[in-house]
Amino acid sequence: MIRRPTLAVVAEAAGVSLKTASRVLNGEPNVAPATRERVRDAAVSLGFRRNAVAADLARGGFSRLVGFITGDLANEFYSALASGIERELREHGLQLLTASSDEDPEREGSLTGELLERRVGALIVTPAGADHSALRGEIAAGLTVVVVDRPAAGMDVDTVVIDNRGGARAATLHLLEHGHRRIGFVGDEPHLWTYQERSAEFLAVMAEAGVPDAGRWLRSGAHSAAAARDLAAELLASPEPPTAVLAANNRATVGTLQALHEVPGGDEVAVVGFDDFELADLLGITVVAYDAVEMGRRAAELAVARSAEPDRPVELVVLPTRVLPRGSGERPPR
Amino acid sequence: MIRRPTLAVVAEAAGVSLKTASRVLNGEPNVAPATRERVRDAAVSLGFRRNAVAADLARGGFSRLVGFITGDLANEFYSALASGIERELREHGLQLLTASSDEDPEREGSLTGELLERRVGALIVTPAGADHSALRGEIAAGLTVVVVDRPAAGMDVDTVVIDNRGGARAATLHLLEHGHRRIGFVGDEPHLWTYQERSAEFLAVMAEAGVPDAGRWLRSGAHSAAAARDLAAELLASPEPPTAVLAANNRATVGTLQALHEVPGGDEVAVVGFDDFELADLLGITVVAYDAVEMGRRAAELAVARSAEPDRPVELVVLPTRVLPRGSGERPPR
DNA sequence: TCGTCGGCTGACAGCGCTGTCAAACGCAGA
DNA sequence: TCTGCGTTTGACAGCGCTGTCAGCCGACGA
Repeated sequence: MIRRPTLAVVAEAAGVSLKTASRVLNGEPNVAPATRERVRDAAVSLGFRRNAVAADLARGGFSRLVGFITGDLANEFYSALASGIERELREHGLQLLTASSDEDPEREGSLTGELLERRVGALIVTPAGADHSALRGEIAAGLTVVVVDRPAAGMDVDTVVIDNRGGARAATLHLLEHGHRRIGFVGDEPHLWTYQERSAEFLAVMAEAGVPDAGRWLRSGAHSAAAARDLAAELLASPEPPTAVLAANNRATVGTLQALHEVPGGDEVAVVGFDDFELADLLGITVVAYDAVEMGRRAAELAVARSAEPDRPVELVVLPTRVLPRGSGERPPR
Repeated sequence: MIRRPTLAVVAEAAGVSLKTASRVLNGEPNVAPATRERVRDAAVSLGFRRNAVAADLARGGFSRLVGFITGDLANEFYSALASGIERELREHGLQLLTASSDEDPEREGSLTGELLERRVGALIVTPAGADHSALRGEIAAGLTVVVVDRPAAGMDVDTVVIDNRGGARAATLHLLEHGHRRIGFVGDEPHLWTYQERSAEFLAVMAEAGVPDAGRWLRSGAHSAAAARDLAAELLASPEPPTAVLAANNRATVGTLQALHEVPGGDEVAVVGFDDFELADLLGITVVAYDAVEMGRRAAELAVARSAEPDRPVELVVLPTRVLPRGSGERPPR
């Protein structure tokens, strides 16, 4: 284990007290320029590096760290979030401590504990489970928590989500306007809030359009591309197959495309996907897009704001979505 | 700022000394079962949470944190790395502190500084620049550093890379075997080590195959998909256009596909991409694949091993690559 | 000349925890 | 009963830093 010179060593080398050295290295005022320089020189020549751990402790035990508990870092959506968060935190001199829950509520709990032991100043979470009792206690105790992507049921915390309803409505209308009536819906796990929002709005729009039994084309469970593929295949093989599919997340879109690829005439089926992805452009896939990096940025912004002002009113940020027509969503019904 | 009960409070509530409470909460031996229970109860009922910051300081100033400095968290390759690292660290009770350098050497330097101030036990880096003088000093001082994806020039540290040469060779041979002679190469920025390795091997294999002037189809600068697209378009518009393209990274592949999409007859050009990506399957793109998550895992493993045993010999881990034929690379020359 | 004020500096007491070391205790064998 | 040993417990001194507060100095106005 590497051993570094302490402030005391620097102070002694510069011939000043510990406190004066501390002042210089923290850029505090009221130090004579000559002294300042002497301390700086000593610090540099000794290879001094301040110990942020000790500094945080002395300052009151709180670190300049913000924890981010995410579903799965390898998923492009979460990493976009992390990227936005990190960038914003940096502006405020804060650092990001990430941890993946693998969408496992139990693990989410233990990670929360670890981050709290690390005395993070705030926690940004994409809630995996429905039970946030542990978190609730912390919030009551004054911890800054921001949830992102999905609201945490029954908790009064700052939240950043996208306009799931609006996106689902726009996508459904888009397909209806292109003449489709039999529209399939391939969605995520039913317990996920985003699924519920998107599917509910889909059904509502369909009903408004005079297609009351749209529920028979509604499928859920597409948490992986493979699952989505099976669901879509089953949908297309039904007696009255849809002429269009609304895939409710990026996995679902990929799986649906795979299924369509394998079914004869599958390339005539219209597709709109929720969530943009890099190659959607190339593939000509019409999607409901939004800015995931911005989502992370806003979450971090809220975390910073609440830390500074704990009594500010709780905020709900809803980011807009928009339909990006690229061809697959504009195909007419067969 | 949330205020938590300290160990001293727990100890008092349980009627024991600070040290005994500490022993219980750290699972140390030699505490009477009854005492143990009393302390546990007190801790739970008070909502005690140990302060890892203070504990680390008391133990010698080192945190159980490992820093990871990456090019861009939003890039699917880096997030796969991060995911693998995180998983492995967790096994050892360590936490991941991530930071993005945006491939900026200067920022890499300042991030390194911040992480060191945080007293990370080890640093995992994908080196952005060529100058690692700052890092070199730290390594000399005993800091554990592992570099991943690209070696750090002139530094004797544990390294995890993939077999770039082997992958490039296999990809080039694959195209040659399918009858191509005029093979284009769309590569990343020339200063990147991965570019140099891949392009050099490409040229070597071409020369061995009796195509000595393959350099005229070699292009570099495809750091973004847009840049790659322009390069590929220019290549295809040349008087003697290639009948196949080897795209040397995932951005390059995407850009090349875009370019081919726009050129008449572009879909007859064979393509092999370096780096697998999710939709490559769906698009039928032949790629040189490898396991980025495993890469991260191995890097973390090395970091842990070296921290435990600083004098172990420096290791170079080279992960294998393999060609995944999916159609685009098997098209014959026109 | 003296008093006052602002700039500069340092002594000291923690922050919350752990390592060290010594004391206290209980129980076995002599 | 006394000695010896292992178990259990606690006092105390830090880890490296910052906040508080007091002291020192020269400059300035009266």
